[in-house]
Amino acid sequence: MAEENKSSLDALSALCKRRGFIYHSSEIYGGMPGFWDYGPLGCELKQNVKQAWWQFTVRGREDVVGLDATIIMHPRIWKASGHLDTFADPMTMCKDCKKLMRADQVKDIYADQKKKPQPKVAGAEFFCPYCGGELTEPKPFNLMFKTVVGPIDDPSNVAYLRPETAQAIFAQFTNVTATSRMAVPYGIAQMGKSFRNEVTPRNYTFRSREFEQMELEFFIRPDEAIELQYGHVVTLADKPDLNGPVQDDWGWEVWHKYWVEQRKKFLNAVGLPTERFVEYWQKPDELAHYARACVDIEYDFPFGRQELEGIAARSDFDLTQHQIHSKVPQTVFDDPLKQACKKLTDEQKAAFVAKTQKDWLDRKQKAQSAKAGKEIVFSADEAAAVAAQAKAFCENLFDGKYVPHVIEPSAGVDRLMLALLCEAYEEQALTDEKGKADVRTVLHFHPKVAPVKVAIFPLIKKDPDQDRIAREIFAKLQKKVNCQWDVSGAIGRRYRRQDEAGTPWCITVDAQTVQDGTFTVRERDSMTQSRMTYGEFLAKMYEALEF
RNA sequence: GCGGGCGUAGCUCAAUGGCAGAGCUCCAGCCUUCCAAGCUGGCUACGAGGGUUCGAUUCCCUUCGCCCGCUCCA
Repeated sequence: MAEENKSSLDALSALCKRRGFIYHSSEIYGGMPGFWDYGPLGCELKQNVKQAWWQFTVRGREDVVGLDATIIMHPRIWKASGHLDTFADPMTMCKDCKKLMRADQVKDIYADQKKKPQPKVAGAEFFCPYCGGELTEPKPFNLMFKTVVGPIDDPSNVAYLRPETAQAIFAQFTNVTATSRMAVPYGIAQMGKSFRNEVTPRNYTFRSREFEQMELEFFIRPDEAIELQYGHVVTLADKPDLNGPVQDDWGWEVWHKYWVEQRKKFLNAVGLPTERFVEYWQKPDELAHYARACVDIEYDFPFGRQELEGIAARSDFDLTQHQIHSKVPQTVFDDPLKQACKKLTDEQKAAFVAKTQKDWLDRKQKAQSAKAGKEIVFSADEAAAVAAQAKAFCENLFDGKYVPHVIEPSAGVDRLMLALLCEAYEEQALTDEKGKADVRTVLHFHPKVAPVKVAIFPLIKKDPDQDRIAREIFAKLQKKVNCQWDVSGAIGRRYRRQDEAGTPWCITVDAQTVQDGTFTVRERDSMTQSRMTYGEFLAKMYEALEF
């Protein structure tokens, strides 16, 4: 099974090269590991995937706007986001077993081991947790690509290529809020390149060093604000209708689940059926410290089940970090909230503060306990600090001010493309009327993402009428969708060529077309043919392309 | 970075210390051509460098690259 899967990825990557979907970057110079180029068909596929995402996430909604930020940004952004610290892991390697690991995790790995190896060098404190061997000096390995901005190559001019697009959205949050006529809850979406200096790029295009992301930061009110305004917060226990319009009294849990469902709808719409991916809810001890929940949508790639996209509930962590580091308030003003709070008595407010203080303390202790794997109780000082934070937060809320929380659906364009290619790829065993066996290689792309929508052929290229009429159809369709023209070889060969490109329809102009204008439309998946007029074909095509 | 495997045409594979071949693909043309299978012609390769040798794709050395493995989460 693993062998079969491996060979199917080999066959797929061979097809991708042969037909011009994916090439190795800089191939004539030997290639660059972890970098891939998209050829003529690949770049069309990519455009279509991105366009579908943008339509579904931004243009098709009234509560999401777009952003297109630079790849190089102020380096302090990465300090605030934590990437400068957490992405700069000191790495060490065992001189004996050659295992590579993070130096700061050596003790944890050792603690997790059932068989605890003894250090091979007597008395050594820093040794390989797997075999006891000697470890190399830890060397910092920063996953961010460094560059220099300006004419002087000096440490003060160091900048980084962004490791994710999300931070630009946070960094421009106040500008977008001020200029877009949007109010929380609303989202900012961005597509673009990101860069990570991966230790080991592998699995074809799956883990690349330069890749493209499609990210949405959907900003929501904190649950406490909803509680104050509506007297309740809708949670999943209330079984809200996630397919209908969004509701003002949804809490973060509902928004998070809502976006999980939206992402699944999108994947369905571009050709990944629900049964082909799995939804993995991260367990409390797997969550990043700031995350309240995170769902991975995973796909069974030939090399194993791997993450396609993630939908994280990140609380107010990111905006708060930028507020601290930039000293620019990231709060929004929510007038309905302020008006609602005006009606509260001092006793009601005090009770709300007390309740919030208790909730925060419970939640933080629970989160840390889950991480540590044992019951953690805060000291009196720690508890007092949490209480003070909660009180300040509540007082801001009473003034209608808060830092929005965020739900982050984050997808990889290249990963989705790879999944769509794997999903679409099929080698069909056929038998013709004469009983001869034949293999047809076909990419069953959804028409929305298919790089070429229609191919047009004159049945007999020497026939001037057929050639002329076919060219007229080609010219007309070219103004609407991506088309191909092919007169080379026998008609069956032309069909098979289009099958490998994943073209959903082929139009063949024959002698009858010259008489009555109808032509043969051949369907990629069923290989069936039917005669229709140009108008009938257009209607059929548009129906399949519509979202 | 370390270990293992592999480098001959776009792909799959030959052969050889003395002119590097085939099949498929691709391109041009022929054939009144609706599912790759006819005919003619064409393009394209010994990863790179050095050594031994009259002569190296072949033998030796070095180097480069690719694939797989080392808890990187788009």
